[in-house]
Parts: sequence; structure tokens; C-alpha cells
Amino acid sequence: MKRSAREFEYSEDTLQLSKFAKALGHPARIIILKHLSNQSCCFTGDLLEVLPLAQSTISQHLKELKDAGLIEGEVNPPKVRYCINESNWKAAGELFQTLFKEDFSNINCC
Amino acid sequence: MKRSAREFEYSEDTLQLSKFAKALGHPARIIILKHLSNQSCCFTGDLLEVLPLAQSTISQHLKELKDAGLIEGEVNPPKVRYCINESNWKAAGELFQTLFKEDFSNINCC
DNA sequence: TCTATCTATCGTACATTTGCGATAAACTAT
DNA sequence: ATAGTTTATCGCAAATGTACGATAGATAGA
Repeated sequence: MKRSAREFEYSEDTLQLSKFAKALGHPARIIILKHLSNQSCCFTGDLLEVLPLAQSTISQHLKELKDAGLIEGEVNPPKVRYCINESNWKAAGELFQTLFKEDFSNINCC
Repeated sequence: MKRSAREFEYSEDTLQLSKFAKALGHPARIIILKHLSNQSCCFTGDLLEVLPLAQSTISQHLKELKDAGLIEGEVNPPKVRYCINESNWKAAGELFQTLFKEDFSNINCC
């Protein structure tokens, strides 16, 4: 096994899953996603009412969620409406479900 | 809404979910968890054969997974056997499932 | 006791993340 | 044109994450 992270290729699924997970790895972003998936639909920056963060910080979190593909924004000046990106959301859900499908209930381990 | 991250309390579920997600937010740790959940059972540091990383780095990743509660290690000198922490694994699976349960299939959005 | 094996931890370097205020950009409405 | 509203981006500081080699600790076996 190569001892260099550079030349190694993780599988596409592994990379995708870790990317989604990383995007979920901050409580503010969980709040945003919960908010977006509760609102039956889209949404703009009244996140300022929901999160204890500066506008610029929230904008940054939105950008990360967008870069991860979990949400998308529709410019509707001067506002921007954010929604869950449904296909990627579905894909993410499936990747997590696959990872956690083992239940170990009948395995006598350790 | 307070404009200070310090004094704000995220809900327990949100914090727990983001903590689990953060632990999953690196491909090496995904590999480790997949490996541990495929082996029907426990495991030690033959992760060196699986990952392109130095032993110390792998040890660090294991520590993060352990700190997040996703795995546990049983010292069995000079080796250490790592296993999925089943109850936390189950809890994590449920938290993710809850987050992703919406399917949006009948909502006309954006 | 000495050696070999396995793992954790330390120290270090570099990159990324998180947060803020200030500012710019884009459009509406006056 | 001007002013107001909303959001993104810049610049900065502090904290955290990632990776490595070197070293320490714990134990089994010679």
C-alpha cells in the first residue's frame, strides 16, 4: 500500500459521502437544512431569525451547502431563494442509509 | 436573535448529528467505518493495508471516530481491536434517517 | 532481561474552517 | 438619479484539521 495520500484514489461513493458528511458537520448547517426541509419549500435569508450568526457567516454556510450540492439558490433580486437540491438530497440519503444498514443485532462481537 | 455563537444553544439532536457527520467527513474515516461494518466484527490496525496513510495518522482518525462515539477499542496488547459502537451507530443511523426522510416528490417548489 | 511488535502520543508544518465587520454588487422603488 | 434592501465577497484573526516522523509505552516471547 502506498504511503502517500496524494496518489491514492478513494472510490467515488466514498468521496461523495464524505463530502456530504462534511457539509453536515456543523450545527448551523443542520439547522439550515432542517429549516429548508420543513418549509415544504424554498426560502431566503430569514435564517437571520433562526441562527445566532452574522449575515456574512450564514452566507458562507449557505455557500458550503451549495458547493456540496445539498441546496441550490435561485436569484430573485434582491433576494435569493434557497431550496433543497432534491436529487442530491436523495442521493445523500441513500449513501448514508447504505452505510448504516448493518444492525449487528445478531453478531456477538468483542 | 442573539448575534453571538457563544451563548446560543443548539438542540441536543442537532449537536449530536453534526458531531457524527463531522466524524464521517473524511474519506479515510468512511473507509475505516465501512471496513469495520463489513468485517462482521472487530478489527485492529491492518488498516495500514487498507489506507495510504502513516500509522500515526490512522491512529488519529481512529481517535476521532472513538471520540465521536462511533467506534470503540478493546486493548488486547500489543494490539487494539476496534469495533463499531453498536448503540451509537444505531443512533447515528436514525438521526440521519430522520434528517433525510423528506422526499419532496409531490412538492412543486422553486 | 532483551527484543520485537503494535499502538498512542508528541511536536511540527501546513491547510482549512469558522467567525466577524466592512464593503461591493444587484436590483426595486421612489 | 438616488436611496433602500438583500446577499455575496473580501480581509482578517483565531481555532481546528490533516499529515508526517520520532518517540514512548505495553506486552509477548526468546
